[in-house]
Amino acid sequence: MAALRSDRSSIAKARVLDAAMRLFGEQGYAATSVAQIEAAAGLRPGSGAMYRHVASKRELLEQGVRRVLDARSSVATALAASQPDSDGSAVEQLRAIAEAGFARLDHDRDLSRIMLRDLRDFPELAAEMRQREVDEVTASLAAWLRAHSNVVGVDIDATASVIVSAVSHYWTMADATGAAPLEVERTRFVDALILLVQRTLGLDS
Amino acid sequence: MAALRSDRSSIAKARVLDAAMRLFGEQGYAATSVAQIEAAAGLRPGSGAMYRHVASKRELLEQGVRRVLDARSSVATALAASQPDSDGSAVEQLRAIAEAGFARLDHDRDLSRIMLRDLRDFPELAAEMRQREVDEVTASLAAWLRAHSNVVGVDIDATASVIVSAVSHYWTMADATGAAPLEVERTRFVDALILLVQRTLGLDS
DNA sequence: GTCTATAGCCAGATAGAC
DNA sequence: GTCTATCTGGCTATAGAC
Repeated sequence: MAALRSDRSSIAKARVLDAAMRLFGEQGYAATSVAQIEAAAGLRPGSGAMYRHVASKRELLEQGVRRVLDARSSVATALAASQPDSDGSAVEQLRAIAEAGFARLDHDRDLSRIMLRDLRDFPELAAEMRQREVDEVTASLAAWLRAHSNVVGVDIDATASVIVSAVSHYWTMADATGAAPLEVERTRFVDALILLVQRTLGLDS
Repeated sequence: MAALRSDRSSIAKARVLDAAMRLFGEQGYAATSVAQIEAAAGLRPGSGAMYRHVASKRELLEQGVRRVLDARSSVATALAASQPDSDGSAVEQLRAIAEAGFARLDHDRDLSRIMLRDLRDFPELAAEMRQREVDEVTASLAAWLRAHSNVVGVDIDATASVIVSAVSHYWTMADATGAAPLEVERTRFVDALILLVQRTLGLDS
């Protein structure tokens, strides 16, 4: 019985967190009202029913972000374990990695936006997200580069950070302004990025 | 007389726009109240004195952004005209260009933040800013790369876009979370970026 | 666990005196 | 050009019935 009640409760809470993260991503934290969140979660707007699940609007953002981070890391570890180091040339793999980066940003669009837009007011959360998200992605890219590089004397961690930064910002600009800088299409952008890496690290082509 | 009155008026208006842009940059558009802006502009908070200068809070953001863009472009064209194509090796010049990019982002910190955080609700303004700011910077970097490259078959515009993206995102992450990804320092990041460009475009070292 | 109802406050914006 | 004063409405959050 306790388990049943707890299940229903957590389902309702999940609906609230889902609605909140979506609205925070679309409109921003400050521009989103509790009443809007309640309406989107199937509760009566303005009723305060949300406060049965979280203590405040701030806590809603904190728990919502942490929940997505938790879900992401389990997906990421499952993927990393199941991947047989893949096929195709190194260049093709690198292209797939870049596209996976874009897909990840798209898939958790709301989280990506919240991080860049609203997390300045939540410093601990921002630091946690940088560590659990950005650093992890950058480190695994660095590991891949190290395994496929033929040269020495290149700062692989810094190079991985450059790649992640470039992809992230391209996505951000396209998301924020609806178009890419200089009308450079995504494939052109990725091609240029790959060429830089290939000629510097000497990947097998 | 009309000129005098207009001068005083525009000085007061400039104070309001300055205060608004600073607060929008620090707190975000939605989280900033008109009363806060009035207080920061030396007016009585809550008096509505701001509405003598702009019709609404939205207009405040639009005019504030356009004013900074106008001021920037006159600085940029003045700089471009006065610069005797500079000294030092190509690699040293490229490092100076990257540092100038960081300095530009820092100098107009509020505008940079507003663009990434608040301009999704102002689509026309976002497009205008991308054209007048990002595209212009990317195009002039591309011109420099073209003049200093020894190789053919490289998509210079796309490469310039990669460089601008990498620098922009590094700045954004440091600004938003207070630290760099993987604890890669700025000089390491720039070194890695320069090495990528040097080995791909064959700059004179 | 959701509702009604509301407290208490602050938001953006306007009218009119000086 | 700035003030006082105020309208109207939305905001976060709480109390208590069911």
